[in-house]
Amino acid sequence: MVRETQKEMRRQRTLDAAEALIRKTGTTEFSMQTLANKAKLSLATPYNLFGSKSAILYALLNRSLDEIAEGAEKAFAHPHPVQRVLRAAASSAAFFVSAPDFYRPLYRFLLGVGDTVHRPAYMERSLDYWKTALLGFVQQDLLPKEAGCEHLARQLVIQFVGALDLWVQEELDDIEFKAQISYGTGLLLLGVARIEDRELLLKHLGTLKRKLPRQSPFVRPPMTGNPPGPPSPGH
Amino acid sequence: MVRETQKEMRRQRTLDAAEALIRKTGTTEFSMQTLANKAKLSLATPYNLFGSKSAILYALLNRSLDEIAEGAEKAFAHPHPVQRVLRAAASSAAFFVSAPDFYRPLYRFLLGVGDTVHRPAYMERSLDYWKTALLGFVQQDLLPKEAGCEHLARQLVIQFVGALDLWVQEELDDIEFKAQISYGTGLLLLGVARIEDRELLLKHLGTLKRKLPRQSPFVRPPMTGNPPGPPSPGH
DNA sequence: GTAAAAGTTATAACCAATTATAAATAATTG
DNA sequence: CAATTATTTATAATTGGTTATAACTTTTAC
Repeated sequence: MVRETQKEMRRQRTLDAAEALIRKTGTTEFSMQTLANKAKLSLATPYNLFGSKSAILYALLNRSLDEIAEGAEKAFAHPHPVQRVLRAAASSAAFFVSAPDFYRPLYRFLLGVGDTVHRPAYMERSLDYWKTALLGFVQQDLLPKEAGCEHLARQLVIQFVGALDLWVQEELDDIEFKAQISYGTGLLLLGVARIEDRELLLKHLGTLKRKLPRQSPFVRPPMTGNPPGPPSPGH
Repeated sequence: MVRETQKEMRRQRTLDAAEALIRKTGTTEFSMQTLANKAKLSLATPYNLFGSKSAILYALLNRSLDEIAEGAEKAFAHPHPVQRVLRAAASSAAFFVSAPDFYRPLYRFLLGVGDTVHRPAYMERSLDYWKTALLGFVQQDLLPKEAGCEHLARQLVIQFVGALDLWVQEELDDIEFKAQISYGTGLLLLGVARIEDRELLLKHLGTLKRKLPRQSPFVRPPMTGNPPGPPSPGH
């Protein structure tokens, strides 16, 4: 039992070190040697404990995500089904935006990484989050049969992931990201809400318009021929 | 002028070689040396022409995406605004699914890669696609003021990117991906459509339910302790 | 307490992306 | 055509993720 405990401590030390390095440098580009040193371990140990750098960072994301559900408790407590979902959306968006220099690089690294252990855990967690957010609708039996809770929840996950993707790529800034999440969530609810809630939702959407990106949130490429461009930080 | 032409030919040769390698092997894990050989170039040349492996693959994606707009012409010709969007969605989803062994690895590699030239081009292209799809709504002035064409188009991009992400990670199979795109698009339209179109949309959504993932599309992690797991192909 | 088992450490090696450099080559200019 | 210029080529060096190996240490089982 002692052995397992110490192993767990080494694991935590590894994650702590990774978190500290990202927060300090704003990137995930530290070497495994640096990470091992910071965690006071040998180079090989993090590999033994996690398997790869990707797995370490995924585990770190999942650990950080524990806070997201806690932060949403107030939102989940709201009596109005629509407000409950809207606030859950705002809550989780605010969570990422609260530490952009940490979540941007972390998430960016993990997008596109396949991980058979941590990614499914992350996804399941996300689905549960939105199902909980939708609980008000379910309890009051408000959802049309065409949009089951499971399906709607997955759609909310998808729109969140999509918006997160743009945010991570700096195509949305913090304000725009929060607005986009609110907007997308509201729009999806608009489709399934009762008539009497549409008023509320439309007002909600109207409020957001000025925060959403203007013409185009996208940085135009410099139209000067065909530059190789500054080689982006490769993989 | 000759010089520029030959340079362009080398660029195309590079992209052709990359495409061939991905299609043959199903991954983007070929080395730059392999790529250079296949393109009959020296190792340094692709770097001179594009800047990095990421930039090459991004350029390849954008080149392939030229076909997507062509493929959607029939969809864009549909007289009914709602059908026009739904078919545009189905058309682009079908496009990716038409060559999963090519687009999955390509897209997976590019998720999380920042590129100041090709990514913005990709995004702009996507936005234009959806704005074109929404043209029927705009021309008939059907959109509520709370959901401008720009905003709705961006929301459609976001939901597409999100679903694509799940598909790339194999959390959705081909059928589920197409269904999910149709579903998400329909749900977004449901919020803004006229009363008389809701009927049509609800029927559309109802049809899809059986194709969408059941309980959970997510592979559960093997609950056997804390395995390092087979080290995933690292970055 | 002691031997087996598990796991860490130190170290070296391997592979691939990227960069740097000098020599070679081919287009352009006058 | 000759000189200039742009660009590729060949090659080596650098960096970082990952794997392999053997020596060493600590927990565990008897």
